Amino acid sequence: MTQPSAPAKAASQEALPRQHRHYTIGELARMFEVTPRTIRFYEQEGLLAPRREGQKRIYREKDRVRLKLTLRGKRLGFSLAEIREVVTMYDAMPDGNARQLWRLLEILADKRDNLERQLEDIRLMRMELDDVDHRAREVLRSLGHEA
Amino acid sequence: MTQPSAPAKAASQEALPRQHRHYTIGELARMFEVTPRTIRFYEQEGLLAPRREGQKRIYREKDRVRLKLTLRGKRLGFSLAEIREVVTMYDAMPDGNARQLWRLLEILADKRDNLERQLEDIRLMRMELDDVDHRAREVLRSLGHEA
DNA sequence: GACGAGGTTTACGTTAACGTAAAGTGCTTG
DNA sequence: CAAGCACTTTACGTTAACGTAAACCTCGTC
Repeated sequence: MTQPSAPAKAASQEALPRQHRHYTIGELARMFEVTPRTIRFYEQEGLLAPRREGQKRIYREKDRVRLKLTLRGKRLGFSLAEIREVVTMYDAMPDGNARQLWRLLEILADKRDNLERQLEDIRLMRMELDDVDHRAREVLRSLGHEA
Repeated sequence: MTQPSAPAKAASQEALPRQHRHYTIGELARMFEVTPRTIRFYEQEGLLAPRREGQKRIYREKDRVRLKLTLRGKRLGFSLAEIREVVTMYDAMPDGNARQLWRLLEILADKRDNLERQLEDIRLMRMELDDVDHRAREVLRSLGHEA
């Protein structure tokens, strides 16, 4: 996802740091502030599939993106199973049969509904937090402390 | 929270269904689509503290609100411990000492930061879901199915 | 008075998502 | 070549948030 689909500026200078191409597990772990164990676990759960160079895992740009998406999903409360459901189907898309694709669309609609409900939940919880905040500050003022 | 602080229309007819006053555990469970076990567990974790009438638990309006807030927090990925941290401090507010109140303000700011990040996460994930959706529909069209 | 529908406690079971420890491999550096 | 560092596999441990089962009250009612 989010990969540029067409080389818009093919004639540019290419002076950019040029995507590192690949990362070790430790590098990725530091980038995202997780442990290597977590990354290996995600692989075991079918969310990542790095190349091997001998024994060692080699992660490429695509893997990094997948990890990023996975962690974002987690922050939003999705389970690894749910995340895998979308991520793997996405990869199976090009050769996917129609039934699979329709299923994918269903899942996507589902997730989006989920997000919409979360937006509403956030809105409500914000109001409540603000409310508690105001009350706390008032009590503090009544105690003589300036907030 | 969300309790009306002043009786704006004190002279009204009071013809409303008049807050049920109390609920059984089964009623609450059905209202929020959880099991009684869940509600008892939340009590055990210090999130609820219903009255007892003999052996039976009696939940009042306040308890219902707390349960609602708790479940909302859960949907947003907060742990029961985090939720308790806010909810119980809120109750301890009136007689709370200054240090506790400042601590509460800290926690609130923390939660709000959390929510802001979630908003951004939702925005990004929405875009990605839309992206995948579009691609899937294109593949479907290329297969001759009208989406 | 048997019974079913609700409630209760106690306690062990389960799942997800890792943590942690042990033991081994491979490189490069003093 | 010993030491250290980063990686590997295997496997058991842990925590949160309940599920599930057993065994028990206590009503209203048939």
